[in-house]
Amino acid sequence: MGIKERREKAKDNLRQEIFDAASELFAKEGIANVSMRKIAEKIEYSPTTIYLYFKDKTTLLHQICEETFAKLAIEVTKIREETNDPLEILRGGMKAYIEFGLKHPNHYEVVFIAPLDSYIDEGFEYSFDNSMGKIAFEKLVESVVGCVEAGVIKNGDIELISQTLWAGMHGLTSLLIGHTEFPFVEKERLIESLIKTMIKGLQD
Amino acid sequence: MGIKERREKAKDNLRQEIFDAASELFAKEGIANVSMRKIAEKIEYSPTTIYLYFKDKTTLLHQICEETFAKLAIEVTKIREETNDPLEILRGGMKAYIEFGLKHPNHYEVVFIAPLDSYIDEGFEYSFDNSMGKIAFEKLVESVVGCVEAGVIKNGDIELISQTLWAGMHGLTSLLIGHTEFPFVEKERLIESLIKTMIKGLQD
DNA sequence: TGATTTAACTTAACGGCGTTAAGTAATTTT
DNA sequence: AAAATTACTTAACGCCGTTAAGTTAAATCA
Repeated sequence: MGIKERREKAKDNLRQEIFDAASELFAKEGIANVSMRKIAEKIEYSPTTIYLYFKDKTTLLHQICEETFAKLAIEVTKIREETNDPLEILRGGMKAYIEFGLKHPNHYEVVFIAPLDSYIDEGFEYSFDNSMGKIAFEKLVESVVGCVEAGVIKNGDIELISQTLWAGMHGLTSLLIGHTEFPFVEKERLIESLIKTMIKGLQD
Repeated sequence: MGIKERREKAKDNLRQEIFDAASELFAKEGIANVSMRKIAEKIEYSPTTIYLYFKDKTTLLHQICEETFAKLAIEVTKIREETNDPLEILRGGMKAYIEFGLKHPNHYEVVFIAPLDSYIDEGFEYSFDNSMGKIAFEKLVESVVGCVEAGVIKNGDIELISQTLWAGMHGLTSLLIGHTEFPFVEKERLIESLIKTMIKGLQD
């Protein structure tokens, strides 16, 4: 069945071509400036061809983001190779999260900022379960557990603590990405300040 | 010049009619589901009439949001009437901010979540200066100053502290508004946790 | 080998959008 | 009475995501 295989590979190739073209356009121009028609033009196929490989625009964008966020999950765990200090692991993970968002603002936007109405209403079944975002969040939870077990942050509801930390990280990340009109103090100081403040707030 | 006045009043009336219709649609359906055409249909004028009273959709939406956020600035200062404890004022202001966002999710979205590309690129000159959002932020800064002067949070860069707090508040608000797919712990506990953690983190 | 099915892709179209240009009808001014 | 202004509309432009109905070439089957 060599022929069928070759066929399927060719199909995969075009799928990948679409994926890559969309990914590049998207990262470069942002969600608002990418249309199915532009993606099609870039790969020199008709717009409808895309629908043979991806259900719709939302699905395509989310798959692109999932790929990117798989890298976040990896990045966040890398810190464990550098230190065993649970507090340093937590701190490093938070920093990695924020910097990852700043490095991939358009991906961060689609997954964590945009989806107020955009995706929910029109029957798009995005489950945080099964998503790379969830895996990344679980890494955060693990870091929190590590800190609690080591006694470096005070005991309490792990979920509550993790979500509190996530809220802080997300707030800073999304503000820095989206609100260039605001006169923020130096980015690095702000990141430091948020991480430091929150972790200190969790110690006793 | 009674005639001209009457004319101008009539014009103001239609302007207000548009404003109110848009406001209601917007608060009810969210930004993604409001179009100029729908607003026009609601007031029973042609879509182009709106452009005689508002420059474009973005401007209209922002004016609606400004009106709403004027109320936030008021709400945030109300706490001062209830207590003189600077820490309570800060805490209360933070709580008011978050709850205001949850009460007006669509307005919060336009001003503080959406504008990644939406408004910046196409020559929309939104200055945070002159905005109600800025006034509300200044109230936060005042509360921080009050706490530092009373010695209840440790001395430091006021802007840095205020922006750190804002980031945390914004993060929680925007996550609670936009991410219904995530299994958050009880909302009230989460709000309490964030406020408590951040303020504790600022004390020494 | 010739007929038929299937796969891969395109053209045309639908119904939406924000916005602008040109037109109309009524009112006001001269 | 004529000219100018005001308040509005109709028609259109160029986008958008998406679907239905072809089309063409290759693969399968008789």
